[in-house]
Amino acid sequence: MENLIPCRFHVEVEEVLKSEGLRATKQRLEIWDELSSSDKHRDIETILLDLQNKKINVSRATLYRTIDVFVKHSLLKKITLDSGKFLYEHNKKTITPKHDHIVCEDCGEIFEFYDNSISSIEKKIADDLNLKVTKRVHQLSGSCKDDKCSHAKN
Amino acid sequence: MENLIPCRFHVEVEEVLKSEGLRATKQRLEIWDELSSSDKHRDIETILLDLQNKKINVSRATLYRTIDVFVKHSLLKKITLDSGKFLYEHNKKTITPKHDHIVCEDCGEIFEFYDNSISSIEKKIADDLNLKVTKRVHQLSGSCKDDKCSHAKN
DNA sequence: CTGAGTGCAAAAGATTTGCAGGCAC
DNA sequence: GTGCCTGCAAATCTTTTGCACTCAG
Repeated sequence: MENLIPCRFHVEVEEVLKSEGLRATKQRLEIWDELSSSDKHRDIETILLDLQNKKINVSRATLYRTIDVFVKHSLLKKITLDSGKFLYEHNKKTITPKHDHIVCEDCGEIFEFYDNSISSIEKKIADDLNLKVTKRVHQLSGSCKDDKCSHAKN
Repeated sequence: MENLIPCRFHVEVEEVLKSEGLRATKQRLEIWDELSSSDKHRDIETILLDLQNKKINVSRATLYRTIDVFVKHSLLKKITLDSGKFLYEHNKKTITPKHDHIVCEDCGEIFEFYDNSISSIEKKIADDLNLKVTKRVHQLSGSCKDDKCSHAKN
């Protein structure tokens, strides 16, 4: 663990791990460093590759196990695609407080959006059923109105 | 096919099949009869069991293949759960034109809701990105505010 | 008739699990 | 030291595919 680059987010992760009675292992912190260092939306396979490219070896099983914990504690946001695949993004609340996603079908780009009145409407719907919203998914897909897609693919 | 109970929805299904260059086989119509006869939200496994209980034998492979076609043509609505599992419900437009879902975490009951202003907001968000909404998912989960869940589980 | 459709079983993917060895505390 | 954690490989689970036989048109 002494080789890890100090990271201001380790404190938060370590608290989450402790709260679950889990140890702050090298692998868990390395996974968090990787995930928190990018705003990309990635699937398990891509995250694993990105780790390997940095010569960080973490097994697939450990990655699955660790990501579950992070999602449970909202360190990560899990995006469920219509295909049943999952993408993950870190959830630094200070940067993008709360948002949903819209995917461009043409270029695959994922944009984030947030609208306050949608939350109000959702709350009202739940209230009418005597429910308190605990989880929400709101995802859109769209096709580009131009002949050729105008979103720059980097 | 002569043993099939006549069903007013067969016309629509046969049109969809024809439009895809597919034949109106016994299996495809039986699957549609089963799906259109209930308002339940079911996964593949449950649908298969429900068919078997009615002594209708359709292979899992055929069910998957057929459901894909129905979803593509909006005869069925596919609900993607957070776990990555899928549920299907028939899409009789004349009954519930367009709706989303909210699941009670306590009893598993799925309620439908629809709010017109959400559509408007979605449209605006897409417009701003030069996108036309082609697909949308909006699902909520909630916990019951009562001590014990007040939704009757049938 | 004849090619599209079906059932079966095998394959493919994604995720989970059991277990022996390793490491955080 | 001790028991939690990891990596590996095997097991699971869901969905897809190849192929020989069947049937709708």
